[in-house]
Amino acid sequence: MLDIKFVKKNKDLVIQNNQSRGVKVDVDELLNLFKEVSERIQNIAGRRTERNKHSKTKPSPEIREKMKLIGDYIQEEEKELKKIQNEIYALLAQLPNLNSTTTPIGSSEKDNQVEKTVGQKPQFDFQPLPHEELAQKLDLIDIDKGSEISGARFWYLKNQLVELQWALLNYVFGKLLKAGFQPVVPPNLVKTKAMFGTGFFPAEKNEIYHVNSDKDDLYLIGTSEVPLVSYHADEVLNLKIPIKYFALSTCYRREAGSYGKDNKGIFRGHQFDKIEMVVFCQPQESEKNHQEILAIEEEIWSELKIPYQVVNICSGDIGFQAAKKYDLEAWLPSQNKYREVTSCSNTTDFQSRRLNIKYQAGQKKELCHTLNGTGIAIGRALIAIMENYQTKEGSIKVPKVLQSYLSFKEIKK
RNA sequence: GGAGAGGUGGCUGAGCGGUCGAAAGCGGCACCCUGCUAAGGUGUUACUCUGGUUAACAGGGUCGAGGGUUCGAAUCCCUCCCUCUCCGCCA
Repeated sequence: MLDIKFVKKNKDLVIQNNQSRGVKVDVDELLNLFKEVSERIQNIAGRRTERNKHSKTKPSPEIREKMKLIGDYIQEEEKELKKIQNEIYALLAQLPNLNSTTTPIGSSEKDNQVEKTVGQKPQFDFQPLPHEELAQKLDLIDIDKGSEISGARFWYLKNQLVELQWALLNYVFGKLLKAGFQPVVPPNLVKTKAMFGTGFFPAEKNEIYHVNSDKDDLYLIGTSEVPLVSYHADEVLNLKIPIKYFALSTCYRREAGSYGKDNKGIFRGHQFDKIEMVVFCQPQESEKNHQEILAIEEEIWSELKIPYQVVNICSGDIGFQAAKKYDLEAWLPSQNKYREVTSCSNTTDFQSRRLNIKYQAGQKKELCHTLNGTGIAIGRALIAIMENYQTKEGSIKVPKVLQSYLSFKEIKK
């Protein structure tokens, strides 16, 4: 959420920002409504001042009569005021966060900026297989059964691939603990407030599963960022030291509008497991914390020895709530491409304004900044490992950094 | 699912028709003092909206949310949400 006062003072910037993100909101309409509201508020406040004067004492019957009329008038006016304020809120809620000064401006994925490329691509003296074929041969994934039981984009992971999942989780868990993140197990179903507060509503409502909607009004999280950030809603935090959490959760996504995209294997599914990091900090520290989160992600992929590139996501591709976002894209030999495996965002005060998360700044209370980043997204990490560590014989080697968590060093028939 | 109790500032908690944006304590902030530490003293400290120069200041609103009664509501009534306790059920 943007501050309406900011919008008022920086109209052109906001309009420009909307354009850069492909968002259409009538900012003029918004500001016109805001002006009208200001006038109405002043009018009502004047009447109330009058009434309050008399309410401090025990008024005479004549004055009571007069005050009653004022009361009725105020009531009518406030109904109208409320209506307009709701319209303002609805418009304001559609405004995306402002681009950071270092966010590339662009309309789509193709304008994302590769900041650096790390690691050596594996050289194969054979045709590398896509992960779904490797998995098929080694009995690691059952996609047919997934779609039979749950539908398209669901699957079963099996055998050593599951063991590899636990190894990855343990590895990342240890690393994040060491980095000062507190482990959390959050709820995976949340109310509207959490979805709206973290910026997934209204923009991405179509992406979210609404469960048992006639009875419970709960939503399945698409990332544990939602319950983790919402955790401190309506609180005043002590942020002398940033507050850092991480959580493993299953993530649920409808993937509406991605029909036909990434249909093979487990690259894109309705359900996957992910460790997510979340940081609450003072505004002046958010850039630094963003870099730190990115550094952790890089460290993980460096240690896995999988080639990756760091991408600074452009305005048209950044999503609704982020001011700045980096993705890590890992090399997938079968696709001959780098593909997204992590994502970390600085959402500045966009979420904290909606969720009313403040910190004690001297005598004052100010909105904090929130950040989030992928610790490890299991599905895609497994894909990257399978493809980069495959052998001519069709087996998969285990990355060294994971070997101590496992009883085997290679997945083979 | 049945029966109760309750939701007040950053926290604990008093208030139960006007003198209440709200006692007290804790915490926060500033300053002082003590050789260090532990402690102590003084002051200050809710949020939000509108106007105003992101000021001073003026005014409005806010005691879970929404509605109602009243000249006037934290306080009375209704609806909803949430929390807690007991019973039942399940793990």
